[in-house]
Amino acid sequence: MAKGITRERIVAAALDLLNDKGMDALTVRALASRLGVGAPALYWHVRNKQELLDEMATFVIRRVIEALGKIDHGAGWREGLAAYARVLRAEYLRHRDGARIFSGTRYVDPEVVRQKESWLELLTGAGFSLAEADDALDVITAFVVGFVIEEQERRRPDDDGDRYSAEERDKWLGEGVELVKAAFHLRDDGDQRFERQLGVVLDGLESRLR
Amino acid sequence: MAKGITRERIVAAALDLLNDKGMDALTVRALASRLGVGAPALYWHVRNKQELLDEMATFVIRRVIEALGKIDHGAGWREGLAAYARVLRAEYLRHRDGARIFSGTRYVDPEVVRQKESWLELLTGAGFSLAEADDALDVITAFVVGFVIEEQERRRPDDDGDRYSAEERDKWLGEGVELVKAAFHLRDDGDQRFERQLGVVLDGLESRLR
DNA sequence: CGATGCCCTGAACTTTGTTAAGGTGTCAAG
DNA sequence: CTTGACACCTTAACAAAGTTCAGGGCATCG
Repeated sequence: MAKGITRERIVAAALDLLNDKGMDALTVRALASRLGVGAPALYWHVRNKQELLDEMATFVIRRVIEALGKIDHGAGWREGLAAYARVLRAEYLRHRDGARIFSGTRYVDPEVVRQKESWLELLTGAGFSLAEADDALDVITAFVVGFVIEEQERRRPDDDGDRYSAEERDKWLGEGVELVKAAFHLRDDGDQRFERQLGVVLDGLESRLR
Repeated sequence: MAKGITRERIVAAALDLLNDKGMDALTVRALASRLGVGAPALYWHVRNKQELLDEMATFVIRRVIEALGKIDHGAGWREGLAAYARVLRAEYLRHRDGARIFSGTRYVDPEVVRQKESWLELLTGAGFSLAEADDALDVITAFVVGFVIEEQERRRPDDDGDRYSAEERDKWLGEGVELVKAAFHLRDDGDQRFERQLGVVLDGLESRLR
């Protein structure tokens, strides 16, 4: 275990540990041990655990910003917003319970907010009012956060047995909910569902242009 | 402090405590003390803390179900879905960090899922395909969850000073982000913003009817 | 060589979840 | 009326987790 702890290495190891074992297992001692060091050593680099969690959130949000910066705005507002949504989802999906843990994190970095400028430019340039453009970003963000929270919840390894087999579930549901059962059977997970529902939201925004 | 602890009283007190002091202060001892008993007393009624948290989530979701059941489906699919969204938001807002804590909670109760039947009826009756109807409920849910998470994050008492004063924030942002600043100045909070953004999503759904 | 400052260790304290063992009351059976 | 069983709570205690504190190695710099 190579020595030489640094703030960045701590954050990276913490995110690794989160993915491996989950939030409850993200303990100071476990993290320190993973870094080949005693628990109190971390307190030289970080004030307390809360600050560590903040650093993790900042790290995640910076990755989002970085990825967003690479998006080409030339393909129009709709494709731009779609790319925005995909990036946000992808970055949340990188971390276990990423959406629930890292969404809505308070901005400590001006860069996060400055990032919005180019998006507002894109949208107002496309014909949205400034208020509509601001709303548009919020709506997309809210949708992605909500979507991924649910997505990651479902993906989570089921503690108690699989209620997710088709017949099992039908029996569990009882009688008189035929539409629910039918809907469940044709339900898909993952990317297609995301793209389809994202399309709905984008259509809603598009309707504001007329 | 009246004696006679029951499962329901524990859950109610826990939700109270959550609202008063926040998630971190929701400790077994504090909760027991609020009920006028020792900490181990709670373990007679509840297996462990996780089960208590599950009970809290179940309580919240049951309230949602109950409120949803009272919605009149006669005013059309759009007004129906709007009412659905408002109920969901209102119930999340009742509890501190309600959206982050209680959203995406795994359904332990078939009644939660059976509830969907009437909504699917309403939507398919209005001309949506079954898949579209299923998506519609998901999209609305995701939007509300995302919206309220951000809303409650912003509402949270600010630990460090107010960066939310207008001039303060403008200085903090720096130069070259005029649209961001302008958007911030005309930004509103609360119900109107919710209704407006909800309208966008509903428009998106409406566009699928043609 | 000695001092200074960085980075870490070892021991210990506090809080929190949880368990063990034992009380006190109620209530029904003998 | 006694006895035992059960429900419900108490006190004492443990383990794990966050955190603090005193100090020790080890480099660098004078």
